[in-house]
Amino acid sequence: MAENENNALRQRLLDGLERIATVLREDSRRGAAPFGLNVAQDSILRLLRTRPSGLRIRALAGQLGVRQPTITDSVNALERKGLVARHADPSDSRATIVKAAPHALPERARVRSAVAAALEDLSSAECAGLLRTLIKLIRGLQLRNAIPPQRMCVTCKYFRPNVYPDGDAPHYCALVNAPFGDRALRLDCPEHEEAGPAEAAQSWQIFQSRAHLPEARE
Amino acid sequence: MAENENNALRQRLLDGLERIATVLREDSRRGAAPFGLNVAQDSILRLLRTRPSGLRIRALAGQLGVRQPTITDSVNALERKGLVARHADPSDSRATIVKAAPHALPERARVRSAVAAALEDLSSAECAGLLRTLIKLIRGLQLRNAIPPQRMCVTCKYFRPNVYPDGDAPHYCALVNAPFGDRALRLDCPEHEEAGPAEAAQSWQIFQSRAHLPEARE
DNA sequence: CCAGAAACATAGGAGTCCTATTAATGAATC
DNA sequence: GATTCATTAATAGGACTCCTATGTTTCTGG
Repeated sequence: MAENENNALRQRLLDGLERIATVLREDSRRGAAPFGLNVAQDSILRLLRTRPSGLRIRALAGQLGVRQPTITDSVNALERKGLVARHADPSDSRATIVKAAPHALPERARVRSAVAAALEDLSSAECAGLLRTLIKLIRGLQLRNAIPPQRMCVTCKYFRPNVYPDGDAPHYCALVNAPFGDRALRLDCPEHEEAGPAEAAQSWQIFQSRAHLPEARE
Repeated sequence: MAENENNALRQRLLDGLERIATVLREDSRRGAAPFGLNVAQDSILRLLRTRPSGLRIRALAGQLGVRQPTITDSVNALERKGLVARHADPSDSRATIVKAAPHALPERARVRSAVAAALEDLSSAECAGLLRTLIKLIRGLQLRNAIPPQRMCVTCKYFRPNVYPDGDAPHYCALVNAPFGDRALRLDCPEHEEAGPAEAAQSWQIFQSRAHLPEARE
């Protein structure tokens, strides 16, 4: 009974997420079309923008959840358009490293996603709650090996959760030596270094010890 | 400054949602492949399952965020496989109504989505909060005409929010004459009837009057 | 009745995405 | 060092997605 109700609730959440996903995809299509790109190519390019050192074909496939030959196809298309280049990997001559071409890098004026617009309706507290929930979900996916490691604060060796439990900036980054709050938790930090098991267990506390209320001010 | 920080936060939310979307898509691929379907065909079929009276080509395109000829393509593919049938629309002989074939209807044992598994990590309160936030986002998308009308409680003429503000079942459905709580808010109710402006304004109160804390028990 | 709008289908083209396979290299073992 | 096994990517071939542009039919409002 309660079991059924819970399943129904989770099904609803899944449906809701899927509906948002549909819109994101549509927006991506609309945003990429003016540049002669499609959704897959745009995803690759956006991913490469945050990875100046490039990514292997295989890594791209893992990040985007498709098979390797699919990435080969799309990289070929992008290469033809001069938007990416293949480089040899010095450490492994079987591998290919794909980098965005310099002129593909600048952040283009993107068509505003409808989802971005809808996010404006959310209060500061709702945003922070949503971010926490998304991070928890993504971390759950990572733990289940459904996605490759993400470069999030909560899986980073430099992350110290809830060091100052009572302020607005309860967490601490040991790399940059600075406190910060939930709202600043990152999903794709360039300086990320994967935490070991002990640190990971500690980081997990961010989701357990505190109330569900994030800092909400401004 | 605070403006920048807000944009950064919303960008993170967008990134997080997109990451979930990628996984949903991958799961959909995995789940549909054993049946010889791809993502697009699976989406159409899943949509038709909740619409026994069928949908027009155009409506399918709107729901799935693609152009009409794309749907024609996919419906052709599904028709070849005998999973959907085209019917004439009695009220408009230009239109085609697509219905799922009877044997396509039974809920097939679906490959469990990795996102569904990750959702299990969420507490009851987090689930309820996420559902509320998703509903708010989807409603925002609908108001901005980014998506066609959805059949959610919060846009239904029979919905009465916060009638019993202090119990676990604060809302009321005037169609089935029953109270219910946030956790039972629907995204795709078969009995949905779009509310008029006055009722819509009232429904919106669900997002304003109460604290962010949903009922969390069990 | 007629012009314009609307609903689909068709055509043609680029590209996604898959499985299966091949080629080349790396790593481990004898 | 040679052999074997695993890994990386490219290729081939096929079904299909997704688009724009266009044509056909039907509906709707003067």
